[in-house]
Amino acid sequence: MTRGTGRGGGSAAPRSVDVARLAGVSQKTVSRVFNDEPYVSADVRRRVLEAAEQLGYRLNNAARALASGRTRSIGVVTLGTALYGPATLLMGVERVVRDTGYALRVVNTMEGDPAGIAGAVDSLLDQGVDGIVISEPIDEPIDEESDESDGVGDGGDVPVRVGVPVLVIGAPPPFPAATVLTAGGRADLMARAATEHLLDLGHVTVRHLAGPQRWYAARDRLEGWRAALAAHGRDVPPVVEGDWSAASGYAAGRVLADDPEVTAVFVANDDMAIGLIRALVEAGRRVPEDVSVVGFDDIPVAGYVTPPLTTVRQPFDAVAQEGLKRLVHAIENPQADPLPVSDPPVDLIIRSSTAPPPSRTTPGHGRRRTASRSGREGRP
Amino acid sequence: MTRGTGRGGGSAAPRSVDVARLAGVSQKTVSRVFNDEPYVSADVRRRVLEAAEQLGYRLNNAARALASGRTRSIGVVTLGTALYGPATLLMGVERVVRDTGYALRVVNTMEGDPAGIAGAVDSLLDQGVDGIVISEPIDEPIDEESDESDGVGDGGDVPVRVGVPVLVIGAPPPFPAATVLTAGGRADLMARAATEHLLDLGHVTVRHLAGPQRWYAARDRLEGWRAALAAHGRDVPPVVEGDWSAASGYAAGRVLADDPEVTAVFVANDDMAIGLIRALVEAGRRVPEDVSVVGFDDIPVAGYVTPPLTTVRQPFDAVAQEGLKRLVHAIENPQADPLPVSDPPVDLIIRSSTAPPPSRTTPGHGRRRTASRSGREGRP
DNA sequence: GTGAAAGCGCTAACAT
DNA sequence: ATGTTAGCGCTTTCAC
Repeated sequence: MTRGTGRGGGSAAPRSVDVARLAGVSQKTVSRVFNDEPYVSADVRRRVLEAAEQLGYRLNNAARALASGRTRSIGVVTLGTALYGPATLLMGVERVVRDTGYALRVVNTMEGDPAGIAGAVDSLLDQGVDGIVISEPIDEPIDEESDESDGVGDGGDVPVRVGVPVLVIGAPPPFPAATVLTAGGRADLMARAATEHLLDLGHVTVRHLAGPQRWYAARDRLEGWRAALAAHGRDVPPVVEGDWSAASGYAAGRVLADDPEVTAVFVANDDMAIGLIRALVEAGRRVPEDVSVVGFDDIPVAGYVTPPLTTVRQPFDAVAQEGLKRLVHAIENPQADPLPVSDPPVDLIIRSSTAPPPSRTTPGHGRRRTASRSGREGRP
Repeated sequence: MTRGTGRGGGSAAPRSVDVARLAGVSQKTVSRVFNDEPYVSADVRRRVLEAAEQLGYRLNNAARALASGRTRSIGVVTLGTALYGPATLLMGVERVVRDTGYALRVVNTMEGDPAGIAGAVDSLLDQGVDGIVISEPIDEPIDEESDESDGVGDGGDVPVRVGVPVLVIGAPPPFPAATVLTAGGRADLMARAATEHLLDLGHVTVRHLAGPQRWYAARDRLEGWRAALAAHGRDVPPVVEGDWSAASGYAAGRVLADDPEVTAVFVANDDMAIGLIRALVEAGRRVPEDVSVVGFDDIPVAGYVTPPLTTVRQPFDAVAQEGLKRLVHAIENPQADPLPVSDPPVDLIIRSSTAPPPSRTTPGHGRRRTASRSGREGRP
């Protein structure tokens, strides 16, 4: 075969020389037009565009990447099959990336994946990307040597030399690469607000159903919960850990239901919160009359389960947007200082799964002030 | 700059000649090794691999694509922000694509996107992909001319000439391109099974809360529902249409709750089903005692809402796997016949949101046989 | 089994 | 404002 296999149809795909010939200009001028470079007269530009249209010309990205050394694409490493957070974040990233003119390459890594995040990053580097986004990483340090010297990699098990800027969403920066940026919704602040909401309602303490602690996201939320408790001078009760699934929330709920002291639980995500509530209700503990529950994420059905869930909404879009703006900046201005970070707002959505604790005198029958909460409160 | 911008670190990235030199072979031999071509002695292969490792060599994909005319990447057009179906499908596709040795490029298109699917396909073609997957498309015919002749595109508004194989998941084939394949979970069969489950329970008829009819997926489910009704000689009652969201399910539920004739509803997805149930319960109609509800998707929380939702699980992974196997086959064997299709199994998950209809004599108080359904039935 | 030569279609640097 | 000349780092074709 000669060229353009895959371009199908029989006749080969037109190249920029073909367009140049038809437009009566040099090949370089065609290149100029397609790169929006200055110094092309309006007339020439129009002629080139017309010729291109007529031929069905499409810039060959492989050639462009080869010649320029830039692929104009950004890779994303995403974790967790279809968990609401990662999935939503991915969509947000996709939207923003498209606006920046970059293409998106996606690699999904599940927990327990042998190659893990390092493998995903490696495969992205193989594909050739100008920058990498790691979305909601888990604890799994990547062995790297990205030293400026001519050092030959022979350190860890999966040595990866990352020469492109990396944006880590929802985790602290401990990632050795040329440039590392972080972005995040300040989940700790949100967790803190959620916990404080419960404390303000009058609960003596608040239990926490955490996410898997390998996830930074889970640790962040736990930290916020702990901070809220500490700030109010409360003891920090033991943590129960789930795996983000409703099933694990259900299991945790069966345990917590047996403890009459439990009147409020802050759960690290909505799925677990729903499982937890189910277990509580099955055990005869009413929500929110006996036990208040706050979730995290504001998944689409959160406002419609029974009872409608009080939860925290993460600003995924804002995080993706800001993070990518900074990543693209780092890609295009290798030497410049990274752009400043700004904290997103905390968005606590109060629905009907939270209420004051039952009155201590008549355990299990407290019902103060719940009448004011209609079932539809706080729906989107 | 000379070469390897973006490869960072100071020293340029090693090329295959460098590896060749170090290994004492020709550059072509290095190429052979990295392409798993035959006719390389085990000894040479080892030496090359060692040299490559030592240098931290990475095959340059842009150069490879330019020289070979193949990008070894597949593009995915996905719809619907973070809807469970499309999101899950995307993850499935990603997993499978990685196994096939192709890279994945993703473009997200939301409903109402000006450029729409055609624009997404176009941008994928711009990026250069060997094949395209369109996941759960909506009704928005793409103007194309992919004729074998030298035809110049001047037909529709967004003329796109698609020269690579296209796989359409969850929709009929009406898509003019070089090669078009379809794959799908036979949602119609599943919808039919769901409806029949309700009919078998003794319901006189079954109402349907449909998804937006621009989506093939929504029409498919509606069709299955209609077919089940017809097969049982029942009249087809009017359809209520939602937009997949729990909020729209809630709105529909408020309407249906007022109609005492309604004893069973088949809902096109779980989110809407949850919204619907909420509205029903708020209106004083018990589920499943007064009204039975079947959802669609089996979202992670489906087994833990109140009542646990009877629903249908789509075989996303199987669909992605089979579809991609066929797409890759079409990419690599342009002339060969497409691989045969096989129907995935129907997976109806019966939990507690369905029961026999209330006895007609004491409207609103029927409770036959519901005691046997524990709250935890059918959980994963 | 291995190598040499010739592009792939573009962008970069330097003309003009 | 536009054209010329070199590559970018591979795969291909053909020779050995």
